[in-house]
Amino acid sequence: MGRPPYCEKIGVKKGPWTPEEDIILVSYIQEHGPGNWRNVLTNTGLLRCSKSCRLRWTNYLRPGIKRGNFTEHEGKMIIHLQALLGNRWAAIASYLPQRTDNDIKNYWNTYLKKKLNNKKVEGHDDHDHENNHQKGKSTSSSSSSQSKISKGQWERRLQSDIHTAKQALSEALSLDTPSNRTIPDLPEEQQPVQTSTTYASSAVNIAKLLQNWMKNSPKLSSSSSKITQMSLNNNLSISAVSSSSPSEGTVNVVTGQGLDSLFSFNSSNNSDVSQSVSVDEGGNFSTPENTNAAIFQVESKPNFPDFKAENGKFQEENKQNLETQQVPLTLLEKWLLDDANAQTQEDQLIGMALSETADLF
DNA sequence: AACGGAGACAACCGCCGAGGC
DNA sequence: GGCCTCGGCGGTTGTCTCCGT
Repeated sequence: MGRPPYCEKIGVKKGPWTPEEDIILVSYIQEHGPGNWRNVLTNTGLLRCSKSCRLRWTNYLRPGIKRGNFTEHEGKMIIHLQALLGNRWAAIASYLPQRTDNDIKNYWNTYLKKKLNNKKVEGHDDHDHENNHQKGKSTSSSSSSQSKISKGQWERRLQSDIHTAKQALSEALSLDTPSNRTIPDLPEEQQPVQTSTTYASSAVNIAKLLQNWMKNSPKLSSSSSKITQMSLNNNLSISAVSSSSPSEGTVNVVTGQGLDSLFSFNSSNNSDVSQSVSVDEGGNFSTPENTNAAIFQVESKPNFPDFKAENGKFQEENKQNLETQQVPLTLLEKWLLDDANAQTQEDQLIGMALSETADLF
């Protein structure tokens, strides 16, 4: 019997997700936790296949995700980890907890790989390191000659490779103190801004989703005034009100403690937070009050329920996310630096091309 | 202003391994 | 042990936006 098709259900929706679908999915995961993606379909009525739901969650909706604006530091880490691990994006992503494998993969394919290639053209490199990148398969520079060497040699070489990569990575890490994580080529105003923004972990982003949705919806712009409302588990209601001019307006976001806990909304204030964001025609946001041509409200009722008891799984993941945003990188850095210090003299470094990546930025 | 190319990114596809029956 | 389902992963594609001409 053949392998079942990717999405066996006829009528399964494909293409970009709408904010409404996002909210339904988030609502379901809030209630049941991630996993059991099959059940998402049956329980929510979403016309999406399970894989699509999982991907949407892991790559886009999951709390703690940082999107866009890769820093120099992250770029270096990705380059070094790619040299060390190959195209194992999930493994690489585990060292960059706020980034998804898809994001890293995209960044590599659209930016870093080209940068390396350009460097190669400029330079005079004939290492097989480049082949590794082009094939997108191999793990280290030495692996090309693996078949010719004995197992013991291979192991030693592998260890050496690993150490080399670790050293290079520690170099990158030590070079990039948090205050130093800028891209030299860019003018100051274009430097990536390190914000705490995480997509869909911020109510503003949910509002933005809604705004885009409204903007793209011809139905909403045609009528004089429409209200879209979604209720999530009786705790979070989202309403969108549009008038005849949806391309301009104000996004009002009101969150409470409950939403904070759900979406990791960053606010030092425990009381309800209200944010007003104006949207210009280009979809750009700014903060001052504006017309109310289009108003979106994301409200959470004060008494957010015992999220803990019902959603232990989800909460656990959130907790993990929060922890991993801090801990693993620190441990990694410590591990790398300790290890590098302990072994600085001992290895014969095999033709890793890592050194050439060090001056990429 | 219109057009085309490049870049960026979300999403899809197919393969694979793990685990349950 | 074989079959089946499910979830994870990496490669690839499609689409949108930006920018230069």
